[in-house]
Amino acid sequence: MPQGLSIGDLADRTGLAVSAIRFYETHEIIKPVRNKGGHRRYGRHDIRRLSFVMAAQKLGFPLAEIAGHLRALPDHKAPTKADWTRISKAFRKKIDARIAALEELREKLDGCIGCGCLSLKSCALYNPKDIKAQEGPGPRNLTQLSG
Amino acid sequence: MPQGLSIGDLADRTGLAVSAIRFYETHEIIKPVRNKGGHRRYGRHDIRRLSFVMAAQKLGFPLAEIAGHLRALPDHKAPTKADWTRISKAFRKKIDARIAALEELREKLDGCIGCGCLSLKSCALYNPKDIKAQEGPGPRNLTQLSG
DNA sequence: CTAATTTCTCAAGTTAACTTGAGATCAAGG
DNA sequence: CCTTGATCTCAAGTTAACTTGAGAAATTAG
Repeated sequence: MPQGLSIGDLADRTGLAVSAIRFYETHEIIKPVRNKGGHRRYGRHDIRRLSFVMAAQKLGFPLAEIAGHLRALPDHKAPTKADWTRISKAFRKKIDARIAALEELREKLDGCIGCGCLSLKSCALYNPKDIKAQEGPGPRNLTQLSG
Repeated sequence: MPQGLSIGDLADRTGLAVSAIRFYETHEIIKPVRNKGGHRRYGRHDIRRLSFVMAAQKLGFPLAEIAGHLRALPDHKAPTKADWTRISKAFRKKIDARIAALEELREKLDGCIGCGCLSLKSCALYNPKDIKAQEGPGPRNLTQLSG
């Protein structure tokens, strides 16, 4: 039995594509070691690392931000309980903020259901000033909320 | 004074870039009429149409889906109160679903804070099977939740 | 040991949501 | 009427998050 998991093993365990795992490496999200032949070898803790990444992505967080969180964990050793607790708490705050933003928008929309959006002046949706356009090209999905 | 708003006027009113408004047109999100010179002319109701688009985008909904909602509104006439009420209600349901998904993930994460994510078997985050990978390339942000 | 897998690297393609630029035409003020 | 600014079209660039493909080397199964 070889030392550690191969990239294919990790792909099977996480459900990710092999190409995705390699891609994450270029973004400093996982840092495997290499065997004599140059093949990547992963530890069991890397499964959870990737699970965290997948969960965070499901919430719409950009990879760059996720990578930032993970930078708080050790590279090749298994993280301690304190490590994961700290990162989980920081992440929870982001989720709370996102839920709050959604609830606020839901309230505005409720007002719109009542008013039928017929009055431009009183409609909460018609509120151009507080929605600032992001600068530069590229995808926009939720990036506004993740700062 | 010319009939309707120019694309520049609309850009000023909504905060969007002129190029973005033209882009939305190729995606059937706004359908302006043209004057003799071939320039686009918009109605006042198009301001609210774009406001709706911006709000929906802020929530992470993809343009294609937003375009689908807007297809229920008349092209060149101002929508009626019933039109907007219907679309707002459908939209509200999506928001409710998204909030519910976030709250579920928050609960899982709370469990993780307690356990320190040290047990692979009991950790809610480590749950590869229920997170299916999207097929094909392209951006991933929140697209999983918007079905 | 050989054949079949798997993995390696590196370059290029993909999607979404736009932007930027070029060259031409339209519109508005003086 | 003329000039300045706004618009027009169309092609190509941008970012994020990956995938696909080619050609070569390593691993594993038999």
